[in-house]
Amino acid sequence: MATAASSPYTLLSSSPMIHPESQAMQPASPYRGHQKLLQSDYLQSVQNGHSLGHQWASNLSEGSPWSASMEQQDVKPGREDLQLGIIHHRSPHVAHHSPHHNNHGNHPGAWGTPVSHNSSITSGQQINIYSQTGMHPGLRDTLSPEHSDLGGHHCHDHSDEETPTSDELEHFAKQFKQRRIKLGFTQADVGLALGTLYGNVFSQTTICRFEALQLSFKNMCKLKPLLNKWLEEADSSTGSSSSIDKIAAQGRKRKKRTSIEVSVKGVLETHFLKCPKPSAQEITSLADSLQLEKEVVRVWFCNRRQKEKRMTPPGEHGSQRPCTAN
DNA sequence: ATGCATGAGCT
DNA sequence: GCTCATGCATA
Repeated sequence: MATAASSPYTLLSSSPMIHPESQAMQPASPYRGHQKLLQSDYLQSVQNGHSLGHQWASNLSEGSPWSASMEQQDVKPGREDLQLGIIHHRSPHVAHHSPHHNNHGNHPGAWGTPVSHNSSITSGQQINIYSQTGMHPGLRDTLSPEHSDLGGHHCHDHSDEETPTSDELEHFAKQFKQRRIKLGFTQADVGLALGTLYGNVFSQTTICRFEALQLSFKNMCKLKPLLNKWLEEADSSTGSSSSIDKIAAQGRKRKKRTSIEVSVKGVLETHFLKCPKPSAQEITSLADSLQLEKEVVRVWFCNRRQKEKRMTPPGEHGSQRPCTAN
């Protein structure tokens, strides 16, 4: 009866001044040579005093995306009444692009890493699949997606079905974005269209990240067919009006975005480089030192790890350097 | 375009 | 509590 829950997050005005996060714009093509980025990142980690086991290898905590199906992903039904006026007719011509997909040479991609290792990582220990023998993530592996066939009936290379390569995903994402813009659709439109067409609604954020290849490999693979279908539809119905049927946002008491000061971020980053996975005790101490909620710090580390797992660093152009000179 | 946040599922 | 997928809110 008593409205006790006014706002559990009303007191998080820890920030004396609303500080905008310093974010940098990134080029449209973040994939122009990942290896450089990877190396940069790697070097960053190393020059900190220790080589931390890297991210591109640790994304197999639950199995390689190549062999494992995305069954862990749940499709949330609940809304299927939104059938827009777009007619879905299968185009006789499939998107048979891939002008050249000879990437099986030395194109590691960020996610395509069927490295099979036992993830017996315990708290405090970092996995180092690189064996620190001098090989960097750039040419760490060149395995092909098909490693465990169910009987030897796998086809050759075709960018239409099955698990696409990171190269194919990259090209698709690029083409998708171009077509999307050409057709006059926004990322939000696409997200809604996916929902109305196939029942899976996505936000602008997700579409954006897909185009920017900032999702995990598995995630990209899951979204690709959907976006591909939408592309076909939209491409076929050029000129058709898009039914902007938006579902009302749920009234969730989402906590307001906490703005962390740059200085505090610096501290967090330093700690992250030293220990990407601090214990609860560590987090508590850190939070206390930084005068932040423990949850905020914990989430920050979680997000940081995720960020590192993806590639395409937000502002790592390879030319920018936080040097204190001048 | 991205930072912080939520929640499901797994450990 | 972590990972992972995803998104609201915001720069």
